[in-house]
Amino acid sequence: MDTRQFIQRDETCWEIKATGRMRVPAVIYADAQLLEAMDRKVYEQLANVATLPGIVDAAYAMPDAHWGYGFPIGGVAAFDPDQGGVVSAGGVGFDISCGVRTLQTGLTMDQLQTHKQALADALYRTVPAGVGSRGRIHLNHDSMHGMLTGGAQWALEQGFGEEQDLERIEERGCMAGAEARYVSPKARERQKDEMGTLGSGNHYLEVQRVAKIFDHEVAKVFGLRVDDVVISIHCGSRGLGHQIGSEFLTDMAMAAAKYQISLPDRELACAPLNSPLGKQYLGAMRAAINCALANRQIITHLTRQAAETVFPGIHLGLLYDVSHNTCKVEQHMIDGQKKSLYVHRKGATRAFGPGHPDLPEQFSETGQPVLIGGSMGTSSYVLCGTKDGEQRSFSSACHGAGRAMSRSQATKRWQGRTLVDELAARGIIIRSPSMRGVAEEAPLAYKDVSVVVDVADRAGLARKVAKLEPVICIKG
DNA sequence: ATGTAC
Repeated sequence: MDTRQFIQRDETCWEIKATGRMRVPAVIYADAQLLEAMDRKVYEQLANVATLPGIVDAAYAMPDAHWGYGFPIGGVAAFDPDQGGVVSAGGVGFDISCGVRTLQTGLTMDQLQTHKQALADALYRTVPAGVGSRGRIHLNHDSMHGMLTGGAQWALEQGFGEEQDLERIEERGCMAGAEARYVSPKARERQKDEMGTLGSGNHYLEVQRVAKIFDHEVAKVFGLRVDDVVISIHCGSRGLGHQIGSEFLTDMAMAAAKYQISLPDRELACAPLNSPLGKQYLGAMRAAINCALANRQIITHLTRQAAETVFPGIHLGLLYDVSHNTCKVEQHMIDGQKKSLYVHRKGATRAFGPGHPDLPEQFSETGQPVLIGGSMGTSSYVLCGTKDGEQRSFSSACHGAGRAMSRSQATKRWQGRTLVDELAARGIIIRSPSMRGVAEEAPLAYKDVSVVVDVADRAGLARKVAKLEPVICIKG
């Protein structure tokens, strides 16, 4: 898009002042090249978000932002319930609490090298992947309720994982305020056989090598060294989150008139935080967050089982687990006053800085680990939250590379089989039930994650700690 | 993202 319409605040921060119905400015974090390449829709959607009731400070876009449903993906917006603030299903996204966690294997690349194929086989056999994939766990009414209210803590009680995992998960693995009664029978039905499955699209389980360290002090606290092997899991709340998102999107669109909210775009459907519908959505959304946390916890257990068959006695410790699609109540300073705000992050990572009270003690000096998943065959990054991020983006950072091309465009340009062969030639093993899915996820269908992460670092949203390169990728 | 159209 045309960069001339923006006021450039600094090298990586671009602002459009509030005009017309906008209540706050729109701010995009990008360098000139990323901004030029960004779809004009990102700005239009951001300007629309800025018109919503009760929005505070600014509507933000992260450097990986692209066109989404209503809100841009890579969008951050915070609302004040005391000023008529709203919650929007489109502002959270369909795959509620989709996120990434990274496990440390204690292995070095030397130890993995001769077992690569065996580990790929074991992981592909053990972790169900693909559209409609089902697991071995089947939830009844009671266990469904336990999962929806207990999240990863529930999964742990069922024997999936280790007690020490919990402190490395946002909300200690259990999102408070989940209200299972607002999760419809249909959402439950879709989920009952899908626990512990990866799903499809950009979801994956990836074995990675630590390729580079940028901040040695922080990397030491995180326990990362060059040539260490880690395993990252990227997935969300599967059919349940999608069903909840769809249902509330419809309900919110129909309720807009009742709440006298005039929407510049129907896709921005929302409800006042203090309204019954707003509260029902928050309760259901938090249950979906628990579903995603439980799902990643169960997949972690399956990953540990698979690794054990290849490396007997191995221990996989959790570095951290971040969610990308959420609305959370957080304390932030607005005009010198501490306020409880409802922060929507859609395709954006929470990135609390050093000293934040919600961080476990071991990260109090480093800030929160921020896990950035790259596209298939490209790098991923570990960053850490900053103090500056609090003022810049409600302590938020980018979540990945961000698509540069649509899925259908990608399938016209690339063939899955060819991509798998090309990546194999570079020493990267891809396992997937869907070659079409692989084509849709072609590395060049995404922005360059290294550029995106550099901008996030220079903008002060989060700081680079380590670069990870793929070795094995189980693709949904 | 998604029982890839309800």
